[in-house]
Amino acid sequence: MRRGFERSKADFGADRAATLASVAAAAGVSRQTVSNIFNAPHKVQLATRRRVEAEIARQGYRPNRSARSLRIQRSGLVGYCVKPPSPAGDPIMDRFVHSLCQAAERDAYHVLLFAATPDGPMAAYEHLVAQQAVDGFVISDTTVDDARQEWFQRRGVPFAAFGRRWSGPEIGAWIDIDGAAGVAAAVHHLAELGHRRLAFIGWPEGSGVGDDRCRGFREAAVERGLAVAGIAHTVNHYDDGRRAAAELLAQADPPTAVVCVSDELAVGCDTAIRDRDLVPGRDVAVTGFDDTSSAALPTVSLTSVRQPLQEVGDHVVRLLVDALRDPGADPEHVLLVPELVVRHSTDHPDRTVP
Amino acid sequence: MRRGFERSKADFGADRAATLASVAAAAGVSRQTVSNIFNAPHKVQLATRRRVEAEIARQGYRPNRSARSLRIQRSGLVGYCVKPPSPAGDPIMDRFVHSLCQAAERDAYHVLLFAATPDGPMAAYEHLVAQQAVDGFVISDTTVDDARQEWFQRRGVPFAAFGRRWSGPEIGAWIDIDGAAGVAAAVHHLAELGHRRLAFIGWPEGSGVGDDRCRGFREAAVERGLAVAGIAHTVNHYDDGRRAAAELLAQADPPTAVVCVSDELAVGCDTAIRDRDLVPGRDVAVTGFDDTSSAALPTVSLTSVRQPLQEVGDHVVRLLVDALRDPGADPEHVLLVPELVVRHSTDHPDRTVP
DNA sequence: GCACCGCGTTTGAACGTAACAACTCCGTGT
DNA sequence: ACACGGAGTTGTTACGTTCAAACGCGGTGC
Repeated sequence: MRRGFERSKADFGADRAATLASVAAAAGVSRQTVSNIFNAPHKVQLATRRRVEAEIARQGYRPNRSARSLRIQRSGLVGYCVKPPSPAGDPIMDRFVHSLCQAAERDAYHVLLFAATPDGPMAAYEHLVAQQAVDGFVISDTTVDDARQEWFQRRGVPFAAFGRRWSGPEIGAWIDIDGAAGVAAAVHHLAELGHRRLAFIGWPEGSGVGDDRCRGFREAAVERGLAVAGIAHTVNHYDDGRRAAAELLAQADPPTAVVCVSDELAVGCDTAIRDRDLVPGRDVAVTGFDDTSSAALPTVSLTSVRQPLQEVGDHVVRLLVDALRDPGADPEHVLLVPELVVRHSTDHPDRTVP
Repeated sequence: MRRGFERSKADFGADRAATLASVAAAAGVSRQTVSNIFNAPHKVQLATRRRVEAEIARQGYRPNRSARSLRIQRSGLVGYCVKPPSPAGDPIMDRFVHSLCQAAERDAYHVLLFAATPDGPMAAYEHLVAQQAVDGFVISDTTVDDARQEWFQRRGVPFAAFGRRWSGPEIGAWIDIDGAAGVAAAVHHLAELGHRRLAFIGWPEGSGVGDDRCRGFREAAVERGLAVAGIAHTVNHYDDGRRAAAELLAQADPPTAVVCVSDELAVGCDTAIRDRDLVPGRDVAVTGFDDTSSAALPTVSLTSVRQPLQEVGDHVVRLLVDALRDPGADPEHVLLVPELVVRHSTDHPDRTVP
């Protein structure tokens, strides 16, 4: 049966999409040869290859993804769960997601995005695993006592995390930003400007990321021999940052610089400084974390720690691809040092700091 | 590591995942019966169903997604292209993406996320279409002379847009925010506060969204019989907003309120007002658009127009699903009126506005 | 008694791809 | 002349699902 002839000229584009068979028939070769063009080009003679490639181009053929996935038992998809948006918005989500997509595509993967469902935090993951819809997951925002890694391990599901494991034994590969180092960079910067008395505004204790950044502050202060004028812990709202800073600045011996665990709190601190008719950067320095758009506003002009999210995306995909290739290999852990973006909130103080 | 043992009994496949066949064999029925449990439960007798369902639960079986897709010729995936992050960050991306995922999942779809590739804006779309990796696309940020809709139509690719069609004939369904109405709401609000002389700071002409919002300003001003003290067009940067506002305020007969096309520009305008030792909200009112985190900062406290992104996600998915169900149907167009979030930047002025 | 019906179920055949083994062809060495 | 090997091709099977058709079966009408 000369299927090839029926197609070749007119019909294949009419409604049905090109397939391995339609290309093979039109090029006068077998399906396997066309398949080899994609999966083992070296097995095909150059002349044949040219001919088939021309036909592939003519029909605009690409291997059907479902069929291929079914055959090779891999979907080529990486799952990533988006967290519900907070009222304040997420300053790093868009950058991370974009870099994740880009990196994934470099390894011929795509990102399957999903949201958490009402019925339990793992339900959506479970669903996708059972359906074999994804080859693995990327997770972010790991928390203390995060249950996900253990769950993945128990099920034998490959994954890679943006965010280290804050408690329990190490499970799986992760990449993280060295928040402590980022905050320490801010402290060193302040020390070099001559500041000798610092305070820190952090998140409530127990948050992994927050505690890490706080530790970075303490250690750097000790290393530099700086006095600590107070460490506050508060939820991540502007108002709370303002309140906490007001208290710190009202002390008998107030700090000349305040290091904050986030831009949100730092902007609150900035306001508290102005509330006392002081000038942020000149009278009291402030630093934040994440280099959000608010920090970049010239009226705020906040020195902040910027996470290299492009690289995070590259790494997290690499870690996942490694795990997919060799499930038995030792999981790698990567810690990236973020960059301090210096702005006016840490100008060189006019007056001499004691 | 004896993975098999972790599963319930040990038999149905120490390693392999559950399949239709494995469930059927264990339950003593044919594959089709198991299939019917999922796709046509009414065709299965209650007793049989109970038995099969028990076995499904025991094995944790879910239909394999690739196999199902291959058979029914639908992937159950919706493609969405993430745009590269701008330095200022995207204020609405995280909210939109999350609502997109949630809405898609309600219709048993998932979102396949991808980034634009270096080789042309349509290359990534083309790739996914040829692979039959997605059933359709959601696009956003439609522009004047957007080539995507026409391309989709030519290829017969279902899609739905967040963002109307700004030029050429209508193609496909869209949902959009009525930017003109949003800006008009700001104008009406200002008029009610007693303002009689307004200015507008917009984007460079030709941008669709920007022109629409500008039109909303003009028309509302006419409707209210308000004087227009100037209309500026500038790129979306804080500094440019500040500069444009400075010029407007330096006029002989300056506006008492400035409506801005974005929060970014509005914050710049806010600064320009303070530069003249005036108080935003009391002396000169300002409004923005998008209700970004910067706008919500109490030091800025910007009245702004908030887009109902949750609803946008719901609608755009509905439109796409409609297009998938009935490709011939008339595409629907939805225009949502956004909500004005009133803050201190439009406080009631102390002095009487002439 | 037999054709017919509807219901619940089973059977065989796709969907489009890739792995595998078997085969053809051609040049080479003895 | 003929076995040999390697490059390249072909037929067959399987991946897991759904669709269409067919089946068995008890009940109904004539």
